[in-house]
Amino acid sequence: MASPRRVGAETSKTRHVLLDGVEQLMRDEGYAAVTYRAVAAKAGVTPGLVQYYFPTLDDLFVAAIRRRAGRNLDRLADALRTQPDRPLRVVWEFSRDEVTAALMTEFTALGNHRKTIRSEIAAIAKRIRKVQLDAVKKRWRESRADDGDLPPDVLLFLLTGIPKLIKLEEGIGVSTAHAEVVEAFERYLDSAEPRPGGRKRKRKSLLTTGGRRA
Amino acid sequence: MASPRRVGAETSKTRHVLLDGVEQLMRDEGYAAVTYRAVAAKAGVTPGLVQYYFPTLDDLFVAAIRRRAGRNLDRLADALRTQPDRPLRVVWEFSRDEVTAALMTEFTALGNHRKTIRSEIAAIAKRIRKVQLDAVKKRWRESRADDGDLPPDVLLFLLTGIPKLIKLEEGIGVSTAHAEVVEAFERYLDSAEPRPGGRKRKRKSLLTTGGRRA
DNA sequence: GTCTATACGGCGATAGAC
DNA sequence: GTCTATCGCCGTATAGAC
Repeated sequence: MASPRRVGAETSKTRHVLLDGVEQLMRDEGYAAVTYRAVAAKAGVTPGLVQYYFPTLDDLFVAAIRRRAGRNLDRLADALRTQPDRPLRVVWEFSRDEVTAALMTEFTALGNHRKTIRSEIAAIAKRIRKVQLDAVKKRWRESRADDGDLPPDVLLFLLTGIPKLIKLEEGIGVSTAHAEVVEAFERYLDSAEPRPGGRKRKRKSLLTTGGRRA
Repeated sequence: MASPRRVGAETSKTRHVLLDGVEQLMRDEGYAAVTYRAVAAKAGVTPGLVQYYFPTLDDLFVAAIRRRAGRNLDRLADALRTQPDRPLRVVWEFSRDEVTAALMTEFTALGNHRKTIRSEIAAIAKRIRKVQLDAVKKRWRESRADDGDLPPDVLLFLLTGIPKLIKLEEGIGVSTAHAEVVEAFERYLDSAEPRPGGRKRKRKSLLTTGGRRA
């Protein structure tokens, strides 16, 4: 894992305050803004104290990832448990959540370049994916699809990936077609998992060829 | 734009050699590995000389982005021109190209955190998107789709976005369902744009609800 | 267990010498 | 055009105070 040096206890209140500052810095200015000095300034402590709790920056990032991932898994499991009849919507909304998506995007970008963090992100991603896939598979088994339907893992890929893509493009100031993409996907979700108050919708396909081929 | 200082000529051979090194560094170790010292060492010159051509690191990145984007646009336009009957495939394969995708992913991540680079990336993205959208729209007009079909801009979003997502996940060591996603999408492409030698395929839908709703 | 002070080398950036 | 000197910020390591 990370550094084998003596560090502050996991239960320390200061530790949590520092991690709060890390998340805020990452959301506001990106991971590059996370420096010992910046985190310390935000919490009103000395840089050395931050380093006492997190001997290297990777330790700091890994701790932030784990705390956030734990909270996300709890939130996801709660939502799937309290809304067992609409797993697709739950996964979709979970992936679209503002704070979570922004942070996980940042962590992913970070993992792309930091070896020690890559495995941490990958482990988290796989755990979340397993919970989501089980839910989507359950729905698939219960309302058997026709031959043209996507297999659960492909559907899940789109369900979680499309919001990520949108976030990614928004990050560089491009937002073309985003509204249309969301609308198209939600139309599909509405037909797959009708809203309680909504009127019934006819079976809907999201992506078909136009026929009329030579 | 960037810095208004005196810099080396655009036609300089040294300049191109330096940009080659930048691309290589970005692909091999990520944008964080691009430092004056690293670029200089790779080209066998002094760091000061690199800084002479590119006064700030942002200047260096912007120059690399522009050179690469110009080449990509040429390549895309060529492919669309020489294969006018399969724009979807051309866009799909273009987005899946190894070197291009890796570099543009890296540039996008960079743009997420550097103000001056963000607008550069956005401008490039919009230019490429326009060329691609025109091609997809043309195909849409020619083989009129049925009501269930996706509008061109949504289709284009998936066409270019899915390879990006796959690259992103590969970057952190996750590759679950990627093969299935590619297969599902290519099955759709095969039916929309039959391969020359391939047998005819029946109309195929990529994403439908399973019917059987309450 | 918590926290501070200090030191080191690498970095981007600037000014200016040849 | 080419290169050096210098500045301030960074991560990191360590020694030690409470």
